[in-house]
Amino acid sequence: MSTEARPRTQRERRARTRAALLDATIDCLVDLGYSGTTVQEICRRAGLSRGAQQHHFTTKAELMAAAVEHLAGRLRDEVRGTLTAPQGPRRIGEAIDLLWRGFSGKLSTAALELWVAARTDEELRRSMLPVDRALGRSTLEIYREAAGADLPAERLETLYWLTVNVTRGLALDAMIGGDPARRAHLLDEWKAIATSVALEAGRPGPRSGRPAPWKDIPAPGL
Amino acid sequence: MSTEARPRTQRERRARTRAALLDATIDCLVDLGYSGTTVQEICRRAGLSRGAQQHHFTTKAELMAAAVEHLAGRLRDEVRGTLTAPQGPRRIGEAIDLLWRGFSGKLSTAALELWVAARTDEELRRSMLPVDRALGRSTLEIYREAAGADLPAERLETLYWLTVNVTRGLALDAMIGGDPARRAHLLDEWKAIATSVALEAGRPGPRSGRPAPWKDIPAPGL
DNA sequence: ATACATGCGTGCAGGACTGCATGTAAAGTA
DNA sequence: TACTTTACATGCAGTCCTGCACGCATGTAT
Repeated sequence: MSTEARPRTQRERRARTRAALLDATIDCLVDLGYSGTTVQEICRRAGLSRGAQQHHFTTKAELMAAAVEHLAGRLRDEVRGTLTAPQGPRRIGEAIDLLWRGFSGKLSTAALELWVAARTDEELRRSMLPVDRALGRSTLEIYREAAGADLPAERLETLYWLTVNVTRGLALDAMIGGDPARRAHLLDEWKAIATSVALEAGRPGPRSGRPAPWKDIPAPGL
Repeated sequence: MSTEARPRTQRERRARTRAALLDATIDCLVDLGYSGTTVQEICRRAGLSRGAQQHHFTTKAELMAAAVEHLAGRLRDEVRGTLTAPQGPRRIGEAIDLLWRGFSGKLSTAALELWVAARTDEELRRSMLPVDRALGRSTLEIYREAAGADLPAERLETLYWLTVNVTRGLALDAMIGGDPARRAHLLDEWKAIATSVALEAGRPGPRSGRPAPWKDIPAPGL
């Protein structure tokens, strides 16, 4: 029997229960959607009582806010975990695959539910914005390191955000029940396009001089 | 006083009430989100009673299903309405702008709410899938006509769906509260990329031979 | 060992929403 | 004009969810 069999110290108990609640929250979001997610069900899945939940997170909104950070952390781990620093000629395609995998899993589904809910929930949105922003930044950072000096920073950012948005759209399509084959095809096409764009170092911008680079990167997250 | 001041015939009354309810439903989806949308509020906004609603749509699910079709119709009108058949060298950029405008308005926001809700609501999803599929097809058709024979059909479809997905992602970003300047920048970049892709008639595919074209186009809609 | 703090369970009240049953007025029909 | 159908309103019941108060047990400090 491991030393983790049953938490004896308060700190351990606290951490375990909180984690159980937050994981259950994410599960609920994935399985039932935001509107179907109720504290009752969360507690049921976590194997805890309403009282326990209320002890740790007084209100439902508080629980959701905490779930946001928990989710961001797990997403970050997922991205970092799958990043195998692809190098070589096909590295861009691999990077896109990576982003796609990261943004089409269960965690991202939960994030989507939260974001859509946050649209009409001021409090939730305030909780999510900074967390999501930080996640976006750190993810971009990972790719920036992986790219090294091969790619101008600006070009990389453009491709990164375009890819993020394409994958977001494809993730939605997958949610909806779109054709997987079509998604795969589009992803392949996008890889080819992104690769060729990345390689054309001197490609002209939208019109003549390219617009000023945009600072202050906001939310990806999904 | 127009002849429409107060509907006298039953058929008219019916059509008016139904339209009022469905429009109110869409308004609610935009303002309150799916989880915040309640039949009570819908009736309040429509200026009708619960009884009236129930007379036309027995259950809430039925009302939502009808709202889906209503929404699709309005979206289709919107797309058709703004389509001014842009021709000339910059037509691709204009077309992308069009798609973006169509997919980032209020109606699309409502559609997004419905789609996200449909993910965990089998019944709603069954209602939405065919409607959305038809909408996607007809929209693509519009662009196919606009493009004429200038662009290979396959290339057009790829660009169309990629654009749809990019705009979907950007629409999400807008919802969330992302930076408008960044979205504008990304849209410009995408226009440039799409244009260059469209013009390079002989650009190689993902690898050597391009994959078989994918049939059976499913859902865009958002 | 005693007193306090923390983690957690149970029961209840208030509120909200959906669905139904009943009633009334207006439109259509013979 | 008398009768039927349709459109719409009102009231009520059942259900579900959230938040709170209280009670018990287990850690923790002195």
